[in-house]
Parts: sequence; structure tokens; C-alpha cells
Amino acid sequence: MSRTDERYNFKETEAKWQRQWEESGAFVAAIDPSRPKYYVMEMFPYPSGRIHMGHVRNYTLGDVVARHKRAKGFNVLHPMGWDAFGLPAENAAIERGVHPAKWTRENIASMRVQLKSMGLSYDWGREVATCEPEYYRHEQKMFLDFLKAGLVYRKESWVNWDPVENTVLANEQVIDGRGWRSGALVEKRLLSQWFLKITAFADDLLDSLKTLERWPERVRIMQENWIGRSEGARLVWDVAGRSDTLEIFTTRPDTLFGAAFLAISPNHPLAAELAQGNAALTDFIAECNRMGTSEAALETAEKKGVDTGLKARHPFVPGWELPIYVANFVLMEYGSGAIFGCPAHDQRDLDFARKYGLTVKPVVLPAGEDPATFAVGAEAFSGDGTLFNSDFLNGMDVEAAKAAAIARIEAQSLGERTVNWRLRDWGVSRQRYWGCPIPIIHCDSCGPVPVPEADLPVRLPEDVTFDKPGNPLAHHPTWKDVACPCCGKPARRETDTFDTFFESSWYFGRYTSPHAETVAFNKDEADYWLPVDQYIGGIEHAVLHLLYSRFFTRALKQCGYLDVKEPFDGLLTQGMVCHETYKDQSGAWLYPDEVVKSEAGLAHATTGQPVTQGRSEKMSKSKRNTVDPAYIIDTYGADTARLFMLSDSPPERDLEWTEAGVDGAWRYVNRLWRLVGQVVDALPPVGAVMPELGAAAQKLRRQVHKTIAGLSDDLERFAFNKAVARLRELTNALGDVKPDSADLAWALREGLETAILLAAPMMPHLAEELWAELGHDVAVVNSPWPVADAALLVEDTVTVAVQVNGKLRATIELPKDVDTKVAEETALAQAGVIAAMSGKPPRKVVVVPNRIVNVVV
RNA sequence: GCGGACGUGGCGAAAUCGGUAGACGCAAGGGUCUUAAAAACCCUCGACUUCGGUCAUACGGGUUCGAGUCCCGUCGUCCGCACCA
Repeated sequence: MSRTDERYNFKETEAKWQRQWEESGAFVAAIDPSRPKYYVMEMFPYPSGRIHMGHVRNYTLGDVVARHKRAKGFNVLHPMGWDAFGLPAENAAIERGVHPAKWTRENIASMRVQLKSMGLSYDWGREVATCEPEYYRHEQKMFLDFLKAGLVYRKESWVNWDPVENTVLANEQVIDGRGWRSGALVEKRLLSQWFLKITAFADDLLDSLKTLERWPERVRIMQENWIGRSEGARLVWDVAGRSDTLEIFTTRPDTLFGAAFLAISPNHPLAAELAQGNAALTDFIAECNRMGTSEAALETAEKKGVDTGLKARHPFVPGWELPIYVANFVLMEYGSGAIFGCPAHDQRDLDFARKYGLTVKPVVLPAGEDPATFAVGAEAFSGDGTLFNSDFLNGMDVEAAKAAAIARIEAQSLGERTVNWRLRDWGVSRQRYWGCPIPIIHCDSCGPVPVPEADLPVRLPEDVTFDKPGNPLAHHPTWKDVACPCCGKPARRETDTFDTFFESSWYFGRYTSPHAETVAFNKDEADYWLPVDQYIGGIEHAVLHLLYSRFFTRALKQCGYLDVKEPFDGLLTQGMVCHETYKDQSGAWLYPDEVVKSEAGLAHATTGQPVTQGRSEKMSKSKRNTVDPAYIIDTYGADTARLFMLSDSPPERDLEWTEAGVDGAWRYVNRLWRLVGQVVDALPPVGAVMPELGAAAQKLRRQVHKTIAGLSDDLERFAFNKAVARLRELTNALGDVKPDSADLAWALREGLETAILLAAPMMPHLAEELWAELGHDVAVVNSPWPVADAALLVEDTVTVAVQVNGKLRATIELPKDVDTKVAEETALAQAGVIAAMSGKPPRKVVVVPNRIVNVVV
């Protein structure tokens, strides 16, 4: 039967093998001490309702890794779940009247079907959904254990408050000083919130980044910056006429003799106190709080301040008093919310000093400057130099002066050397319904009381309404009313829920024992599987999720839950899936399938109006440059979609989605399928003994085994695009073979079987189908990865390039490892070489064995 | 402003240790087959060329027998953080 006119029936084939895998339990994972384990996972999706191309890319990458490792003999754990709490579910409730629980569960059901259509090798028996009490009860227990361990505290803190929605907004939800949905000007409010003490692990979270060798450098640097360790000194200043003192943090104690003023944050307690009865100061603080924290606002904001009238006494110079300002550029959240200003050596302090006419006295002299004439103009000098105008520090360099100044501060008991962190504790309270209830009861007599463990889980009530702004839990008529577990008097439940990053901070552990009821993790299972060997996901989680997970793992270890310190041994951050953008005449975005391409250019598919093409950008609903994976899988099949995801770009780089590229992948799928069908009848049976091989068959074998070695290496390095290229090269070679002799037929079978096994992680359905067609009873998923015959990887002849003065003039075939003398003589005898030397004798000949001969004349 | 990554054909990209630049694919052009089309298959495909070659990896230098790869500088693009004291 000729297959020339036929097309591969992916629909039937893919469904068949998906069923077969599921029925045979091919991907069910269990502890097996006899095999090395390999835990690979992709970032679990938010159940928005439909998968998008970013998911397809992410899960394809993970599946190739999982299937490859499985074939290599590893005991593979490859799980999937749902990051199921979050705001979109509440929005759906408000906009469409669907309950968040129903909406979320239905979305999970339909997305599960979509994921299954991709043929992913998940152990679906381990699926978790974070919105179910079976999951979140354990994190309520964790929270209480963290509380006992001193890793949780409650604190008043300044938050972004949306006055229309009546809720706290995360920093990411504030755009240009306004709430992202309401558009209302965001206010700063002081609110009681629960905090996790991530700063308790700041040192270790920073230091251990060095051990994460299989993480991208970029992510490690981002976390390093986020944690933001800086060394300096804590210094207490006496305030004239007051009994209390003012504490500041500085990294430049060496510049203390150049101080011109002190400044405190508008949110500093002292500012609040002084504002009592001071209208100017009250107005200024209110203005600062209104200003918001957007980038644009900060960039254009002028350095401003109000003189409090108070004076601080200089620690080293008796009688020297400096003014204390309230200044808009001092952050309450960093250090102690107060600074000393040295205008000559800090740009912000300089801007401030110029505005208010304060002294600019340089104390660090740059090399080559004359102390008599050096002056600071518009730019502060922050580099190294020699101290001057600085009493006991004079003549020292900056490092030495810092040490000397700190020694003096410590001797005077005014402070000490200290390390300050940019990292702040993690505020986990959200005034939201669709999240995990915080297991706390507030009692007027006893204060905040933990819910007794026997009463866990604190279930999220489902009988809520969304007719009022704010948190439905707070409006619920009965849910929050309980008796105090301590004194029995009427008390109220905490109505805040956890930040949804809480759930994703430990799910990798839950996958190891998803059905444990009384504990979050079964010790033997967690010990066996953890840490995750390879984690794959988007770069957008470089800091928050990945840092929170690292923190959680440490906290869980401290509380006896887990025995690993780092959750993710290897990390691969995939690039985005991009597509061209289109706009119509009115500037409205158009979907790709609303646009037709013709010789005249782009036009609207129905109206015929001209369409303009914009740059390629990350696929997003707002720009309408999305392609629905369901449509692609339905039209071309999962294997084609998977192949395209792998073939065009390296995984960490952005991928441009093109219809032509998908067509190319589809052509390849058919090509391989057709090739097998055309030659299968001419091949010897499975397991046939190798006959005497002629030269052509030998050559083919060499290429086959080189492909095994090269492609395996590509997969180990996640160079999937190169693996695809290599597979195509092999297929091209196999397509040229005419199996008209016994030896060629045998070599062709070996080549095809190899190609199929190598293709299997990328195109698993096609591989199974062709493998069966070649006569195998054991499925590919139960077949081992091919092994390259080392003897076939070494050639007996090599192609050596011959250069004259570094320019290629000839290539010669030489026996491998031939004597350098022979190589040199052969090279010099080449016509092209002789011509290029134009009669001159060689001055020098460089011979790199098996690679190159360079003749220098 | 600080930190980082990157810059190779019309396009996505290869070149793993400093050793034949452009593998593999997309697009394009030509051809075979066909009544025609689709599909498939074959050929061409960095630029210039007097067909000998010459020039080409953002630009300018350097190291080297030899540089896409290493070093210095410039320009450009992208990303992260950003009043962090």
C-alpha cells in the first residue's frame, strides 16, 4: 500500500495511545529504592478555564524531560495540580453571578480535559487543587506551627488601600497610584496584618543561592538584589531638648563629618507626634501618603521636606547640632525610617540640601583633586578617595574610615556595625473571600487566639454574597461568630484569607503524598522524592514564588515537616510565546484569525478593511494576539503542537508562534509516518541478527549512533531545538536509503527504530504508533532509551581544513590521528594551498591533529 | 541611576574547548507529477564578482598561526530593580 496520498490520522492515533497509557497506568509513580528517582514538575496553572500557549510550551518542555528520564531508567515523578484560589474567581462571581467554587471546579474539569489531549505523562492520581479543604487544612496547621516557632507575628503596617473596593492591594495591583480595577486613588493605611518572618532566613536565603548551580544566573541575581544585604551601622542621635533619641541606619559612617541634616520618614512615629497641632506638617504628611508609589510618581517627585525645628547632636563633635526634617524620600519600611544626610556624597541628600540651602561640605577627596579647591557641583561624589575635613578620619580611605567611625560609635555606645536587608517580612493577610481562611479567633479579652488543631480545617463557607464591596466573609451573618477557645466568651473569626502565594509555596511537597489526611507530607515519601530535580516555569516568578518556596522549605524544616533545605535543585525558566499583533483602521486590536494575508497586504477577513501589523509581543488577551491551543491540537494534533514548541527556539528564549512553523512541524510528522509505511514491508523482522554490512550500511549505522549520542546530550542540556534538528537530519538520511539489500534493510530498521525512540519524548503518540507498526509488542513508554555504540562514534578518517594565513584554501581527508608530518605534507601539496602561497616558503606550519593545518607564509 | 543578558542571512537559529561561519527549519524562486490545484518529490538560496576570488557574525581597536567565541572601548535592543540611606 502506498502512503503517498494519505495523511496521518492523528485524531484516532492520539486518542488510542492516551487511552492505552492511562489503562496501563504507565505514569503512576511509586517509591522504588532500586532505581534512581527523578522529580520533574512544571509550575501549576491558575484554572482560568482554558489552557494557553504558554501552558503548552511549559508542559511540553516538562514532558520531554519526564519521558526522556523515564526511558533512561529513572523512577520519575511528574505531577500536575491547580493553583485554585485567587481574585479572578471572585470577579467572575461579581460579574456573572457564578459562585467562585463552582466556577473554579468547572474550569479545572475543562482544563484537565485539554491537558490530557496533549498526551502529557502525568501521574494524575496525585493531582491537587489548592482550594479544597483537603489541601488547605494543612497550611492552616503550618501557619499555627510557624506561629509557635516564632515565625509569624501580627503588626500594624502601611498598606495600599483601595477606598472603592475596600481592600488592600498588592504593590503589583497599584498602577500609577490607582487601583488596577477601580481606578481609585490608592491611599496608604495603617492596618493590622499577619506577617511571616522571611527575614529570619535572610542570610541563609542569600548565601544558599551559591549552591543553586542548576538555576539560571539571572534568577539568582534577581533574588540577591531582592534580598538586598547591605552592611553599615546603626547610630543613635541625641535630640536637643528631648529625652528620647533618633535611630538611623547608614552605609557611609565615614562621611559623618559631612553631615548637614537628619531626615525622618513621613510615616515615622516621631513625625506623627510632631504633626499634632502642626498644620503644615500634617498637610505635608497627608500629601506624601497621597502620592502613591508608582514609578512615574517617584521619578518626577521633587525632594521635599519640612523642618521639624528639632535639632540632633552630632555624635563626634560636641556642640554641633543638625536640623531634623520630615522628608518625602525617606522610606519607613527600610532601616529605621530615618537617615542622616551628607549632601557632598549622596545625590538625594545633595538635591535636598540645594533646595533648602544646607551646607555641602565634602569629606572624601577623589584621587588627584586638591583639597583646597575641590568642590561638589551638581553631582555628588560617591566613589572612593581620601578622607579630609574629618578630624580623626583624615587621611584614611573610605573602607578604613568606615571601620574607624564604627569603632568610635561602638566605643561611645551610640550604636554598632549592623547588616540591613531590603527584604521585608511577608504580609500574608488579604481582605478577600476566595482564599484560605487564616485560623485565628479574635477575642476582646484574650486577643488573637489560634484555632485549636482539633477544629481544623477552618472551612471557607460557601453561602456568601457578593452584593457589597469588600470581603464577603466580613459580611457573612454567622460564620465569624464563635466562642473564644480560651475563655469561651463570644469572639470573632479572622475574616482575612492568605495571600495565594501561600498555597504555591509548598505544593511541590504535597505531590509526594497527596492523599495523606492527618499530615501534609508522609515522611518516607517526602524523603524519597524531594527535592524537585527539575522545575520548569516562567521567569515572572523569579522572585516572589521561588523565594517564598525557598523560605517555606526552611520554615517547614525548622518545624519538622521536611528534611530538605532547598526545594528546587534545577530550574529552567522558559521564554514567552509571542505573536504578531494586528490593528484595524480605528486602532482596535484584531485576532489573527480575523486577518487575511494577500498580495495587496493585510485585510480584515470579513470587512476587507486594511489592517496594520504591529510588532510581535507576548500573547495576551488584551492585544488579541492569541492562538487557542485547543484549535491547534484539534487541527494538527498534539504531537505537531509539541514539536513546534520545541523546534524553533531554545527553551529559555521567546518563541515566535507562526502558522507556517506549525505547518512545517505537521509536514515532519507526516514525513516520518509515511517513511515507515513505505519501507516497513522491506525490513527484516524485529530482532533480526545483523548481517555483514557493506560500506553504505556502515556509514548509515555511524550516523544513527552519532545521532543517539548527540541527541541524548542535547536533551540533557535542554537544547531541544538542536535535538529536533538532529532528528530531522537523521530522518533525511533514512529517507534516502533504498532497502534493496539485506544489509541496508537491516541498517534501515535500526535507523528507524532509533529515530522513533529518540522522537518519543517529543512526539509520543506518533512514536508509539510507528513502533507498533514496526512489529513491537512492548510500548515505547516501557522501552529503554537507545544506547550509542562507542565504537561507531569514532571515525577512521577525518576531514581536515587547510588554511594559509588563517584563510581556508582546501579540505583534505586524512586517516584519524595521522602523523602530523604526513598531515603537513599532504596539506602543502594541495593545489589551492600552493596557489595561495604564491611561491613563498612556509615560515611556520601549525598542525592541530584531526582538525586543521594552518600554513603561515 | 544600579544590576544583568543579548546583537550571526529575508526570518527562527546552529557552530559544546579559540580551529571549515550559517547545521536544521521557515519564507522565497525554479522544476517534476497533475486537466488543474493541493499534497509529495528534486534544485537554488549571505553579499559582491572580471567566476580567479573578495568581503561578511552591530561598530572601532587589541591578543593569537587562527576570533562569532577571549580582552578594551562605542552604539543598539531587551529584561530586572529602583528615593534602599
